[in-house]
Amino acid sequence: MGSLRRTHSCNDLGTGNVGEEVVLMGWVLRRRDHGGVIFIDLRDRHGLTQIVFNPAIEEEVHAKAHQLRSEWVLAVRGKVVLRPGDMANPKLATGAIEILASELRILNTSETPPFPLDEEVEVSDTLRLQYRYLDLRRPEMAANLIIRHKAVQAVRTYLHDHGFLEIETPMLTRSTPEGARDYLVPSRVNAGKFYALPQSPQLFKQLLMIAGMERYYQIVKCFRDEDLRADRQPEFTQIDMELSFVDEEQIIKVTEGMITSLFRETRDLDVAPPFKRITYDQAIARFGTDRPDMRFGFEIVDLTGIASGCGFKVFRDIADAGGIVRAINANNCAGFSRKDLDDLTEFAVQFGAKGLAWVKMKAAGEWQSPIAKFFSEEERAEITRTLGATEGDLLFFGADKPAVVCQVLGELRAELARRLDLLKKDNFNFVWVTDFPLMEYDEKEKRFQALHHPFTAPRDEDIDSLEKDPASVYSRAYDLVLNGTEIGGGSIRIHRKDVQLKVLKALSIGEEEARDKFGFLLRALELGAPPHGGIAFGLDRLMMIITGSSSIRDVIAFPKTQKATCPLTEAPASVSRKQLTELYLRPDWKEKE
RNA sequence: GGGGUCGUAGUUCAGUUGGUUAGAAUGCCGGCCUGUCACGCCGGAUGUCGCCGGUUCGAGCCCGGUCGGCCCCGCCA
Repeated sequence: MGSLRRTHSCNDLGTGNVGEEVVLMGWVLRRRDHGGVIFIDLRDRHGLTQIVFNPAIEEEVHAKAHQLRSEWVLAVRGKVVLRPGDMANPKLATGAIEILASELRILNTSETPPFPLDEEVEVSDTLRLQYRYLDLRRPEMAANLIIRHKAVQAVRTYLHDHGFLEIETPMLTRSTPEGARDYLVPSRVNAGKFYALPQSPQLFKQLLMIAGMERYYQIVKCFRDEDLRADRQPEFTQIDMELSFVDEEQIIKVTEGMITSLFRETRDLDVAPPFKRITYDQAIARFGTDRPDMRFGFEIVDLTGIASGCGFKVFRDIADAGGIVRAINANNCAGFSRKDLDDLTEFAVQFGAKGLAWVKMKAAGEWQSPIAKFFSEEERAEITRTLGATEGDLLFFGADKPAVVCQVLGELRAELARRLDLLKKDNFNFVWVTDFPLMEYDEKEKRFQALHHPFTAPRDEDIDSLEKDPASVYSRAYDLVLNGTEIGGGSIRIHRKDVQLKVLKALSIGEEEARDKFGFLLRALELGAPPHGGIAFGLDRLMMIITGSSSIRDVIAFPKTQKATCPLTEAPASVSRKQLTELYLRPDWKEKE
């Protein structure tokens, strides 16, 4: 840089700076060489400033500017001048002025970038990730990282102001049963033993409460070795919190405040707490999912009572055999084509539906439908009335086991909303989902599984039911859902050893296994554990929604591909035999030639 | 583990029924150009059609396999 030192960013000069001599540093975004005068759009993290090289002012500097190319790194000294005549560019924050260059220092040259940084061309994900450092130079990507920083700052400030301590917990910890697949780290000093990377700091934050820290938080990486999705990465970040001597209401209140502060600092929006609430049972009944998107209607309506005894054998048999029949009314969708309906049927089938019955509402309550003929006039009228259907509506039916019907209709209403463009990105619709069941029966494993995790407290009045009727026990858990995405979840925890053992027993984890896997927690519960509870938010998903991104990758600096690889570093990679030997690992697969 | 979709110039894409020398835009290189802002004009260079195999007189195109990207199901307490 020689003696040059940056005086301003490329976004902060305006008419008020005219006449000042400044030094800017940044990258060449575009070059417009007129043979005589040369214009350079200089870009840094903050914005763009136009630099002018005029041969009549500094001939030598102008000659040097002639060789500039995309993404060369420059230091430019010059005078801020008003753009002449009507040459101001209203599209630029700095468009009223330009820098008349008197000195140009080329800090580095660059090869032609593998993809353009100055256009809105969709570049393939592999290439973007392989050259992520170039991808992140693009203003939209930089903006995402900047807004993520603001979010994290807002959270830290808010939690500090509310008495929380930021405390780190180990990354090398032990594998615990249940939950997602662990990432394992072999121990060199302990032959044949493994650490696991944390799926969350759950047990440590509870131990910090037992340690008397009272209010803890951490913005922390978590690891789950499961398949990836547009909103799922194997390593992701949680805003993790835990509080002592509180109930659900206090946790909800403090986190609503945190989310409010976060939206104010990032988007300057008031999300207006308190947020809506819905019970788990209501969410499933009305929306078919425990993370309802309530930005639109199409609510699910139960028809099992009508179906039982109706003329349509398929519905009747399912209703009489303990299944359910439910439907949604897609208002004003009777114009859907045969192909639309075929596509939606195919969509429903992938969630386990055996088909998708539909009815197009014609004038005077008349049905146009392949199944119309199976119903009596009275039955049709009753269904029409129950669904509030009028001319131009389109009805969809689900008839199957409850879980299948709920999922199919839940996904279907979301798909309808996508097709009808009802999902406005700037409409932030929060809802707390409460009163979850503590556990549900796993048909494959033939045992109960915790819906949240095994440390979630059951409701006091349900503790006695743990042994005889585990399925009827409700928990003290709560999830925060934003636009159909679960962005946070937590619970009041168990702080009594006898209750913890009962819950573990109901989950078919006997005392011996419990002692082996969570002995340290059980012991801690014997030594003055205070009542406590907490919550964790998925920062990446939250940022995805706040920035309107379609993938979690767009709010993570160095994300992984769907096969969990990193095209930039080419991780994961092979290691030497020596490294494996040191770790007491002996691969039994054949090395590829 | 399963379903879908994509892979052609540096980039984004087109490529007909299998038929001569694989195109467009943009970028890149050179020239001209003193007020552009996606500058303009003239000229030029640029291909492992992801990879392997098959069918065929002939394959970017058809078939089989494989690798990779993305989306989804399962999975994600």
